[in-house]
Amino acid sequence: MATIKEIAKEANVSPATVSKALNKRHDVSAETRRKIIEIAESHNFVPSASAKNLKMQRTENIGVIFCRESQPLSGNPFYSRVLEGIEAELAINNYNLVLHLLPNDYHGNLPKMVREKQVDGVILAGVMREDFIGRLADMNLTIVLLDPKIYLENMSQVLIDNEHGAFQATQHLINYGHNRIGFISGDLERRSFNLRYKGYKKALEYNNIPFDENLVKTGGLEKGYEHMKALIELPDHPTAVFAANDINAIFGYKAISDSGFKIPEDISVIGFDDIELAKISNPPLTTVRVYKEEMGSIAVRILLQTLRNEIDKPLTTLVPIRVVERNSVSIARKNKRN
Amino acid sequence: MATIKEIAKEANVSPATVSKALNKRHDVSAETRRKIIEIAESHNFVPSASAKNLKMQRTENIGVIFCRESQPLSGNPFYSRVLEGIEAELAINNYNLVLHLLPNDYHGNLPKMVREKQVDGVILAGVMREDFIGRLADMNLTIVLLDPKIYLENMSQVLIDNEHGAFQATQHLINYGHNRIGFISGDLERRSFNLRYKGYKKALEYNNIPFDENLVKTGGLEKGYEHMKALIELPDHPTAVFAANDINAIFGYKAISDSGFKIPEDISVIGFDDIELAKISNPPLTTVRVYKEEMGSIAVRILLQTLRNEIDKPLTTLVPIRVVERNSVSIARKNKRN
DNA sequence: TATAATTACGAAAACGATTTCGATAATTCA
DNA sequence: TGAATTATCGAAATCGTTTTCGTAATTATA
Repeated sequence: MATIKEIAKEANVSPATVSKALNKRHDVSAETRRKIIEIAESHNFVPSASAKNLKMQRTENIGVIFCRESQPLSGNPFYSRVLEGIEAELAINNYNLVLHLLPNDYHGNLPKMVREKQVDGVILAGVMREDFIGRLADMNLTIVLLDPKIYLENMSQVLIDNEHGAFQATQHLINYGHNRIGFISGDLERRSFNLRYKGYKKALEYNNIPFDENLVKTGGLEKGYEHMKALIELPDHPTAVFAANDINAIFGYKAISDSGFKIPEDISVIGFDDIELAKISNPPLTTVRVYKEEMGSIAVRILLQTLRNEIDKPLTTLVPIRVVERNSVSIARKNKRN
Repeated sequence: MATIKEIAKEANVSPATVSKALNKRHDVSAETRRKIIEIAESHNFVPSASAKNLKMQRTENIGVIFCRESQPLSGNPFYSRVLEGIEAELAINNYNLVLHLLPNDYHGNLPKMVREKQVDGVILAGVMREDFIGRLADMNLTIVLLDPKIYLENMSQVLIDNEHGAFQATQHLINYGHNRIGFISGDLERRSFNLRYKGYKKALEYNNIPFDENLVKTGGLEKGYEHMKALIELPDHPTAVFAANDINAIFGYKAISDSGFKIPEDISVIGFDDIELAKISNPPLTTVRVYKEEMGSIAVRILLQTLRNEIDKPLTTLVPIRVVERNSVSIARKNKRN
């Protein structure tokens, strides 16, 4: 409501001095500063963001672009968590979060916020067309990629430690005595799934367990039911299954119980992601936790640091994971009999 | 990058004319307009939002403030959906979405975006302190409340038709022959739960079914397990339960199966909300669908209309619901035996 | 043909901050 | 004491638009 000019008049100084006082500049006496601050506070004065933006050529807004896949965003609880992490970190740093959601095959106009330069930088998450990212980069915006589904160099990105997570998950099953371990996942074209597949195979190799191609069923994000079914119907079916994402695991649950098997007594299951649902599924799902809020806040920190020129070249961060044990994994049958 | 001044110079006109041409004003000849537009396009010219904001005294940003409860936001899938509805509607209308998340007991500073007037209006959702809302209103911002947990007048709000939804849910169970129907829910202090409770009782009354206080267990958002357990252990336990929210229903599921009962053969369950989880729970949960995206887009439309002065006084909208049948409700036992 | 109305454009003032640079006063130094 | 330095402030330019109002040219009207 109040402007710097009015404050100035009331304090008998010039607008310039008010600006300096409020911005803690050094060339204003302690006395005048005190008076100005007092008056400003009594008027609840807050400098106009628009005016400041125009003059300073920065907005203190950070754009967040999420690409939803075929299913709506809410179908994938990963994003809500990441978003919370981003929001919290931005709020701490006194930045606004401008959110935009895109269908994944989007290739139309750039979002208003970047077209009109209303953001200083953007965080990109989800499946996104490469040319879209390219066009964003052309606007010479600072960009940070969050769990990108494709490989891109020369951009700052924060990645899940997919391979190591998958390794640990598989190792966890092996520790419980399993050696026929199934693998189900979404499409292996996707970087994250591919890396998880790789981690799975590495763990087998590390433990001298022969790799059996029949035990891997992939493709389709919600095909967990079919995949699990196929594994169960195998003559010598696996005693444990590593699902490369929790959604697949949960769908797999249904296939297992439909076949009259029990989890984990007959078949152990371990997931990946640790979505909300994992906790309250029946039985609660043992899975690989991804620190999603952490990913969000890391992305923000990298973004702000590059804006402040504290980082000059692209930075890649690997976010650690860990297995959280619940009740979907038990000791392998044959070992029980020992 | 390019400014209106440079476009003007290249077109041999004044900045004023460029502005007019680009904003489709009438006092510029067809010929000059064509030339200006051509030049502007060749430069990929987009007017600076900051400058426009400053001059126009509006930002084309809408703030969205979500109050998370004890659990993180992502624990409540309601919000993701609503957010998607809001985002989509804002994008269509060429507005930006500025998101802010708050703990529900928040009473500190106003969020930066409203403090610095970077939004033209806000949508508020979740449990929010009344004095906080008051302070927002003091900034004379346009406000729309979305599913407020407390009763407030003199503000535009979009509400779930809780009472009628609960009525329909209960009626649905009655239609399937049930007459001992349990009710479990979160705290009845909460407006929405209270209304659902009311709808439940109305349906009973409408069908001349005596109300039995022993059949209602309330309090605690995730106490579904305990509540359901208590109902089951009743000497003459209900054959059907209306859970006033899906989360409660899902937790209730576990109590039912732990007690050796089957859903829906032994006990039918109907929920409320239709969260993502309802579809993939086992069995899929029959529930009352709340059109969440719709709520979001309605909130936006009301907000924009009041900004355009097409609405002058507070408007309350009741969003319709409907029962979506899945597999958690079946015909009541005793009727089966007929 | 003279006058009135219309059309097309531009100069300049806003919008509300920040910053540079020069002026003055106060202080320090030699 | 005179000169140099420092501290404190303000005038004015600037950021990039929009809008008002005046003017000149053109067209319509009497």
